[in-house]
Amino acid sequence: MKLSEELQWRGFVAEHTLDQISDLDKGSRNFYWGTDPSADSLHIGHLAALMMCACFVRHGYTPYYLVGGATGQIGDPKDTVERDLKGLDEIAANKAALAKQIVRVTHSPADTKILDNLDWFGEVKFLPFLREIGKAFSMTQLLDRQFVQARIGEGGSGISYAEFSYTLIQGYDFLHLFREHNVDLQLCGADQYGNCTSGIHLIKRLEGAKADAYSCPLIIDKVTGRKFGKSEGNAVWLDSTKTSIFDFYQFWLNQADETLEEFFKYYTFVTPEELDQILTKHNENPGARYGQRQLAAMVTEVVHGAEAAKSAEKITAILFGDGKLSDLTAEELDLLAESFPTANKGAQLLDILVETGLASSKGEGRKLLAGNAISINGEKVADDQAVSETALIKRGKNKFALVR
RNA sequence: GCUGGGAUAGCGAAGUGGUCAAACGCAUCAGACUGUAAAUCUGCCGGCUUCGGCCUUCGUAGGUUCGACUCCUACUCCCAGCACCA
Repeated sequence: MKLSEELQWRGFVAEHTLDQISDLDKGSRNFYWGTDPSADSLHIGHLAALMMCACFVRHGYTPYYLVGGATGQIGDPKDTVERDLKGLDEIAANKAALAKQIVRVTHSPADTKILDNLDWFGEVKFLPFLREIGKAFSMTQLLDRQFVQARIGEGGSGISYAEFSYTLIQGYDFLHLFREHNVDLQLCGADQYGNCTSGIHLIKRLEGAKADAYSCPLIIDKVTGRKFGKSEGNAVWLDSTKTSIFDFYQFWLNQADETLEEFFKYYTFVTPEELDQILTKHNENPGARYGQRQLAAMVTEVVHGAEAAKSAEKITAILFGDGKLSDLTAEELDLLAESFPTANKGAQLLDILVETGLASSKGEGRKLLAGNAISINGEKVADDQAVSETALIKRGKNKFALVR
């Protein structure tokens, strides 16, 4: 498949500035994709964009990944409210964490360029910036942008000059990368497309050259209608200390049938033929959740590696299979202990729930007990009690802790 | 700058001196049912708790009052209209 064909097949097409998508097949280019260090981990919203980047890389494009140490100090305006400024220390820590994840998830060679716009923006002086960059933008254009309208319109929450100016900084990044690294294509999620066009505008205005932007759609959960992203409060993180590998695997395993095809295309490297086979097999008996199992295994492998994916699979088999905890080998117990918080036996159940994070307080633990949500080794329990045996504590459907 | 309206829990939105940790809807969480799905129904839904209570919240800071989400003052921010600018 050509790049343009693959992008269309996978659904990585939203808006772009190309005359036609097939222009992408003409030859390799240098592109960049950037994100701000507004959290200490990427989430699966970013992952889709990175999978799109990987697509370009497979077809010979050269990636430049940018973690925005400068843009992160301002914050990309949301269409609802002004962001709180992050501390500089926090930004620096987040930056380091994200850079590592990008290299790992995209399976990039060690020499892949991870750039930080603070490296060039830190030196930029205000007046020269206004004279060169500020002059290139018309106020009408800036005010026309959708989120600006949302923020300053009726019912809006207002917007500060700092956030309002964000797009100029990001536009400057593109210009800088164009000048220094011959980058003439920016990839982004659909929500960033407006910021990309600022860069294109600058490059045209100041360099007289044509650069392009290419965006992929925001990933929407078809069933709930909500987007995958940390702002939505339903983030699935790529950092295993924030979303454990088991939880990550479970997230994909729990997907609805209707979303399978879409997620295979976005989040795995399957070919059309392979996907066809998987879906055929899945549809023979949807209840067996074959498709979900494949999806979970593949995506977990992309993000956390083959070994981690195998462990998650194995744990799932243990927990949701017929096996009893008493039948588990020492080795399997060790595997569980690696994946779940553990507590020492002999303690009271309520304390264990709090210690392992299954409940945030004893009060919540009591409510869960009263609500029939807690089980020990598969037996529902309604009262606090001492747990003296090796046991698997379960809260709800798939939150676990081990007592040993 | 002037005048008027507004700011309530994750979101939306009631509440105009005590019965307010705050109606209702959505979301989250949990239960039943299921395919670890969806839909539906049910419960919970500020924090902690030895379940007796305790603590913190209705933009921010003060004040009046036995008592304030409710009244007063100042401030911050938002919206609308007018004025200014053009």
